[in-house]
Amino acid sequence: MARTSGSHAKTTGPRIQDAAQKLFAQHGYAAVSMRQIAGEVGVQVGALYNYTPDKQTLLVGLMRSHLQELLTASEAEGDTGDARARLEAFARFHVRFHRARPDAVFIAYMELRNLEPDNFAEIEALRRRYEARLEGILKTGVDEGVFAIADTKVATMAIIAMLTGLNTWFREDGRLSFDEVEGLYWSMVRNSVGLAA
Amino acid sequence: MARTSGSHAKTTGPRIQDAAQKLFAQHGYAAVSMRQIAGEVGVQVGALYNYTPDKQTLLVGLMRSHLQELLTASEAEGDTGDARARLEAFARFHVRFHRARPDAVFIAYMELRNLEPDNFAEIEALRRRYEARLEGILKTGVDEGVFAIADTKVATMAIIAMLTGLNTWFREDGRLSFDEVEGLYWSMVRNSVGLAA
DNA sequence: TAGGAATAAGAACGTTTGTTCAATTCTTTT
DNA sequence: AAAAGAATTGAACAAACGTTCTTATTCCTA
Repeated sequence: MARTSGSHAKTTGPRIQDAAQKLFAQHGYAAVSMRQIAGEVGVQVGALYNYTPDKQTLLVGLMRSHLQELLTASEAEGDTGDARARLEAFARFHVRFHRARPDAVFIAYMELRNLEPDNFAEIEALRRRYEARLEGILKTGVDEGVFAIADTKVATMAIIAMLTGLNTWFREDGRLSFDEVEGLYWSMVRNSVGLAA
Repeated sequence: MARTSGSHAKTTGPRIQDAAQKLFAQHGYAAVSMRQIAGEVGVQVGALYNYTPDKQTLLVGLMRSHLQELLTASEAEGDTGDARARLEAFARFHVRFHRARPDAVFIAYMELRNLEPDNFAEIEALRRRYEARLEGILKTGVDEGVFAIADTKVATMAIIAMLTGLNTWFREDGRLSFDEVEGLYWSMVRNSVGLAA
């Protein structure tokens, strides 16, 4: 007996992506089988190949759409205000955006080594475009004379690592609310570039 | 023909660990096969099982010895000086220690999800002991009234993420020497806790 | 220098892997 | 109501997986 529960073309595609994202984040790309993904969706393994040519494409698709979304959302924030205001906006945006997508963030940072060279280059380019946005803000602040930063490239990497690291420990039911933590992280970023409270 | 090149019990064990460390860091635990490890060592796959009961034990062993080494080395640094001096010592020690072992660091952070529950608990406990050392320093600084930190737990996680992130981008043949970068990172840590230059 | 222990080889095991494909069923259009 | 197209099943494929085991070789001790 084939097709026990009907056809769901409109929903199966996204459900496969959701399942893959969840499982890749939980166990890692290499440790997840196509059959596990199919099982999570409630479908047989063969059906997956109506939606992706192979497993690697599934991974790249997740990473690309995450980073493009990040970039688009970041650019939509606009570049208004002075350097301090823009840095605060960037920091708060970054932690909020990442908090809302822990699985996608995790995959985008952890599965780079499982990408084939061409795919790796594409994803890395997107990431660098995002990092360049922060560096632009830092340069502005240095030019304005309000940031005390010896090297904007190093500061960019340090700040992004600090902010992204939040995802590794924050829990919604923890001691602090997210708004509190967001404020604390902004304080540390502010301090780190030499701004006064 | 068995044993083409003699027996090397004294060296094979460590060579297996080295190969596993290198390959796990490069491709991920799940993506590396026992045959790949054997190939790297120059031995057949069956020989591996004279040195480890299974693949998981190989992983746990690498993580445990890395974290124990980290903890031992950190404790050996001693707790002399005021809070500022201790923080500087911690920051500089952290980046130097991590720089020297990029593969071990990578594995210890990325392969946690591939650990079976008991192993995970053991490794996590070691990591927390290390984090507690930094938090102790931050608490001291707050008590002494020299650090401007609203929450020492959050600051601990933020600082460690920032420092460890250095490993993701630093290259020995890059624009800056390691000593320069170490100094820059210390500056940012110093700033982030509200210390003046 | 003999003999037991240690070490490695190489084949074999039962599973599981990613992917393909014909057959079947459902949905949509006419 | 029938035909066309889309979606899914379920079986099949070769290759690769972790692990075990027997056999062969070398090392170390007495």
